[in-house]
Amino acid sequence: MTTVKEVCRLAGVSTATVSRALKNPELVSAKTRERVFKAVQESGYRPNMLASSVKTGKSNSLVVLVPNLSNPFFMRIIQGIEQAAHEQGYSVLLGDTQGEPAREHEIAGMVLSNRADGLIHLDHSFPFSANDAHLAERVPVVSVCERIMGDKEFPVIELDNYAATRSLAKHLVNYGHKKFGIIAGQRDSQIHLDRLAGIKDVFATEGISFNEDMIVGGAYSIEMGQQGARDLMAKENRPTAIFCFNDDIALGTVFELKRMGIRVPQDVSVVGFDNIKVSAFIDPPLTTIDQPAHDMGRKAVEVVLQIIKGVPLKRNREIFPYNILERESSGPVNPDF
Amino acid sequence: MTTVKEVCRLAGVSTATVSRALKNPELVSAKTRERVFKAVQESGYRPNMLASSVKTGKSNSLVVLVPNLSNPFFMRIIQGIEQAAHEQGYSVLLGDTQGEPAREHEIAGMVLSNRADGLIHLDHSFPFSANDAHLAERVPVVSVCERIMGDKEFPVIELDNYAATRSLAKHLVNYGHKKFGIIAGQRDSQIHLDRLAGIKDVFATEGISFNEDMIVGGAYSIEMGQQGARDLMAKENRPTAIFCFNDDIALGTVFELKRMGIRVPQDVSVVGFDNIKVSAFIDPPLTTIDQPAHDMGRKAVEVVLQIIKGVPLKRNREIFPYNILERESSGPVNPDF
DNA sequence: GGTATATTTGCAATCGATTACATTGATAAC
DNA sequence: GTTATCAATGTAATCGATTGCAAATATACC
Repeated sequence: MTTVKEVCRLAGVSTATVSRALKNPELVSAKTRERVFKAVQESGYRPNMLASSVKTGKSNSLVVLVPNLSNPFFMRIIQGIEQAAHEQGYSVLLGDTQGEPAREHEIAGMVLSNRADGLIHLDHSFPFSANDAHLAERVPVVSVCERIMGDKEFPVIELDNYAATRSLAKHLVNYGHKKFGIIAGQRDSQIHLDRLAGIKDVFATEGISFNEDMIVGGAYSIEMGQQGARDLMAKENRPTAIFCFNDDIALGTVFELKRMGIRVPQDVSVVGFDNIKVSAFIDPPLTTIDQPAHDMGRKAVEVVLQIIKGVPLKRNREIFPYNILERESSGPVNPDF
Repeated sequence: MTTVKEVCRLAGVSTATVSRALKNPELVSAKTRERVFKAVQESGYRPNMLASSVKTGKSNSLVVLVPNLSNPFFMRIIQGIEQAAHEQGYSVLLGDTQGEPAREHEIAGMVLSNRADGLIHLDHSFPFSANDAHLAERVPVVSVCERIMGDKEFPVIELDNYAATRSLAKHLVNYGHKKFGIIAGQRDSQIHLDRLAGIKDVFATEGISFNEDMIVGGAYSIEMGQQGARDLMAKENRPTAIFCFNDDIALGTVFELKRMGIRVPQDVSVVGFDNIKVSAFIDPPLTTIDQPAHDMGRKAVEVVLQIIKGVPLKRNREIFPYNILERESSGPVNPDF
């Protein structure tokens, strides 16, 4: 491995000059600068990032905690994160937590051991172990699309979930639906509550009665959608419209309903949330809420870098606008169903 | 930031002892070991990974180069990579190259600047810039699902693409199909050639004539599938069966065919490749080749760590078995179409 | 030409760990 | 009691950079 010494030898200058020529070229005369560059070329020198990080105390990496890498929605966020991070000279360390707290703590620990300068969390759990809780005080953390639970209020990049489900609910109510089912994802998260609140709010103003037992599910997966569809259709007062709390669930729901011989949307309307890529290409294309995932990922980087650099945040919550996509999985209520 | 010194102070020992107590506990007496552990607890000490990396010359990270993060198939591979890496105490640096060589070089450069110990490549391009080509000689690199082009033969983890498309082709031929179309992904890669060869091989033995102009496409995307479907159906000798070189393409193809009023599989059979999650939940569920993506990702880590540790590889190519999933998007030829 | 000032450069300390080597103290062997 | 052996610990060098400070050189001004 060629080090700075080799470059020194070739260029006939000191380590200080080489370092300066590369990091603060304006501090070095044009002539020596050229000599150094040439020596770098010749020797194929690459500065050891780690060594420089030790001295500067900055690793120039960010950790991203993902509950589940196979969720395509997260990938869109991560893509945004990766892009923005890269533009700022940061690299992205990936941590798939699988929802296991132990893994989460371990990965979050990377920030505590200087491996990363900040943490972007795509889940709602408090990512540090009890042991590290007090250490975590000063760690730059931001959460995207979920709100981290705990005493401390972490900055958050989120969608206006409440308003989004309100507009979905209105959309369905306008189609004449009165009997609803909900297939939820993780039920203990803030976004679950927000989305639920949005729906219930519309029900309240529209005078629609809704019973809690029409809420089924508990995970953001296609299989949960299938299960949920079966559960809801087995109820004695089966719904004519189903809110799925993400598109994966909706995919499973649509698939299962069709398999049961129930037509979407002629018999039952289904709406999703997130707008993952395939949602537009299934049969029928899914009515859903488009989250600007990519931009939210970018914003997360912007915010966490601000914290890292000590720039005061203008606000602790960045709320992104949603966009309701009325596609073909939702339609007028079928009174005969 | 608490450093080793603080622990020394609390435990009343030298830095050497602290370091040993943590990394080689057997070198330290039980009594002092306990004292050190207690001091670590009290101070909340976390060893600075970077500092230790400088000294040991090992960063304990791997870089993964992905051509496109939004392809769900890659995510399955990455999930396997992340898991296996984590088990081995390695972390994963993510690099979304967007197919741009410049980004690729930049990200691959991480290994050259000691930020990572090895590189896992999910694409077929030579990841280093011309400048770095000679430096890259000694960099541990392995490619997954693609074969890296270039003089040097890098180890590769791949599927038996040739055999896989052979079995798909036989499957369709058995259904009586004689007129085929192909919607390809990137055409300049080795897997493209392998897959094509498998198909043509069956055509040859079965005496099926096939014209190169029935190959369309050029990117692994849903949109390419739509475009390809339109292109193929516009041909004067339109096919009754379509090979799509990945499932995303197949999704787009099925969607577009249905939109054109062509029934799948009654009029046209469609087969995919990869077996991404949603393929089983679209209408009709997709006949495709299941790649053990997760295991391939795990294997990639195993191999790259072997290279890093200097363990000689048993073989340079690890070929994984495929599994043909005959679902409902393929069926008997329709003579009236 | 001489002094003040600005620009370049080098020396050596430093970041926070790891580790070769030296030292200390205890135990065993004779 | 003396010496050899081994375990436990400490001292200090080291990894490969960065950077404060000082020295050397160049430039400006009178």
